[in-house]
Amino acid sequence: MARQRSTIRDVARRAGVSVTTVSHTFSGNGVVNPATQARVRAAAAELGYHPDVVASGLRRSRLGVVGLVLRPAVGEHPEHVSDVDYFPRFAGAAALTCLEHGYALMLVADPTVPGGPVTAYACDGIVVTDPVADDPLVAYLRSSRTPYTLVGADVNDPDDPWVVDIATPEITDRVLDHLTEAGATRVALVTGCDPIEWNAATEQRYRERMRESGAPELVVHALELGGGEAGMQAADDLLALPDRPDGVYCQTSDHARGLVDRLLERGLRVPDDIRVVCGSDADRLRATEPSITAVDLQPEALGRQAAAGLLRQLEPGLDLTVPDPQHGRIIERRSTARRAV
Amino acid sequence: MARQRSTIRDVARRAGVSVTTVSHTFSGNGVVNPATQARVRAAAAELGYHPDVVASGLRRSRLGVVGLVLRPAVGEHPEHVSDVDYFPRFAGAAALTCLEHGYALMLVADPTVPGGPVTAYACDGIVVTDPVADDPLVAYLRSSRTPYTLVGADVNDPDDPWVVDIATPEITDRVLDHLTEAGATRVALVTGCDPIEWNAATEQRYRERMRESGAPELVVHALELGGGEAGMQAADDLLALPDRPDGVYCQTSDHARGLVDRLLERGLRVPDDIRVVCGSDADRLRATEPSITAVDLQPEALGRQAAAGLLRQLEPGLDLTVPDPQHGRIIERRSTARRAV
DNA sequence: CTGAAAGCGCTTACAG
DNA sequence: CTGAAAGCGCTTACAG
Repeated sequence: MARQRSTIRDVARRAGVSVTTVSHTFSGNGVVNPATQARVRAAAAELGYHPDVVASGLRRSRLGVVGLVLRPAVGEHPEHVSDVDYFPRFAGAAALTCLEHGYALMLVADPTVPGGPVTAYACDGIVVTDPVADDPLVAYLRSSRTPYTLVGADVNDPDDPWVVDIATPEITDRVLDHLTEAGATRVALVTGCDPIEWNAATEQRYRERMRESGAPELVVHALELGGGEAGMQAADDLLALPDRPDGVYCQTSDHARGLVDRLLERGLRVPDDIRVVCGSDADRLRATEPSITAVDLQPEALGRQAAAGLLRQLEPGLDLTVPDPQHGRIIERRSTARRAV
Repeated sequence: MARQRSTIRDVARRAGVSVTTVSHTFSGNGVVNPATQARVRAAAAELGYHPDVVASGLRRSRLGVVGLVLRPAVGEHPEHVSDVDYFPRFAGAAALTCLEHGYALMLVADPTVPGGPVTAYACDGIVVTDPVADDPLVAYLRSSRTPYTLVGADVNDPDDPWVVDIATPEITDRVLDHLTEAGATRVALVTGCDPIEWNAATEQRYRERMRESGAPELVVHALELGGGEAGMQAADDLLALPDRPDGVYCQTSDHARGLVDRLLERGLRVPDDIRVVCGSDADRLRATEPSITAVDLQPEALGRQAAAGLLRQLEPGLDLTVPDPQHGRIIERRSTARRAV
């Protein structure tokens, strides 16, 4: 936009100096006589000049922009991201952290999708949430030496130094304990299919816990993109088990909503017959009946952490303190309420 | 980043063609023999080449990026934006709408702030929420013929064609009716100081309503940046009135929280002595005691509308349907609960 | 302290 | 259908 504007040459001509001097005046590089600077700034003001960050970005290979890639499903199917949920809140908080330090945050499509937009490659650094196993984007970022932070680890590379911890095992423990306290004795897990830490580590910890307590491991996988339908299917799968569960940990809110709806349809009572906890809080869990207990994943805190981690790499001098997230507070609702006396 | 990458020249050399041919192959402009294209793509793949959007953006004056400016306080004091509130949700939803159509959304600082980053000028178009009276940014956008949408009108230019309606008078009516139904007979307004439509139109409608019903007009202005402190001050101001109100419409959540806390401190009961409605829902209104009734401003719906309005200008052919917001649903909480029987 | 000049990687008339 | 060349607006050694 606004490229029909005046340029550094116009300012130079008007101020009677070279473009070098104008450039130095605005960039703070080099040394310029204060009187000359004043002339330059006056000329610029008269012309309504401002530096073109795109041109400067091209020249300096630095744009002042942090990229955010939402993965895995989101990059390819943004229409499936529901509004009031995790991603917008994460993105908004990350963006504000960047703004506070003079950076813009850009939400970009996954650039490794063939034929898609490659705007991401223009960014000074990238935040990825959540990386998939052997993520091609992460491989690219590393090989090109682009600064990055990951929210949740690549499951095949848990030791990456730039991972923001999402505390999946701890959260899983907390959910399972909560279900037990609510009266559940046979707890099933409904997890997703995306190969991300959140899914993999949850299932792993769930299985460990079941084994420890000698309980059966009841795991159903549901496609993230399947939405409520997939949740309904999961409900049918669970009810078809020989030993029906009386508690379910369902990770995504789409699935949880469909699952509960289906359980009710099939004549079961929630929470009396089956208690349900959703792993990611969302608006749709609050409003309908019964409301569904959920984990507050603290997207804002994670977004701030991820942005801060990246800004620290981009500008080592930066003084950045962001609050630690209180991982996985459980918000209790009807779906795990104890029977009234 | 990644500017130590291979360029269009490397690809041209390797494929044995000119850079023009490579450019045409990737941009879809011009006509290139399919066999040649295949050679070019093969060479590009071997080199890991991808077009540089910054260079292309400079040349074509088009970056594929929509800017979002949060105003007025946010641009200058981003640290004052609370996490779980309006802006992140608005921004996240707008961003996803852009992504769905091949654009990136960039959250940028207000470029009219002297000495600040001017990244905003690099965008193909700008969403502004919320413009202030005689907004210099809007003036700039117009004069430079940059596409834009405004969320809430410039109060001195209500007929701008690119405004997303925020339905302030309707919402004000709904809140005042709700307070009356909750038993309030003398309702005060605590509004902000930023010269934005939300403040101005709320106060205007409030005064009209009070005049219609012959009630006194009790208006207190509190600084947006004052936060909870300013809300406490507002409480003191209200209690100092000769005819103490028994209902308060307080627009921002910071103010509302401080206001209620102070009322309790001073020995009043909420809702029994004073009913309170907040004009913008936020996390902090839910958790503490008493929880505070609030207006759900539907930031996600507004964000989608604003982005869609801009994308339609950028690409007139685009098929964009976004849901109309259900402006201003009231979320009832303790602070307006009717006395138990 | 100031300026002339090369070049960042791409696009786009224009000529063939 | 293909290529040589100018130029988008800036930055940065380098020479003065």
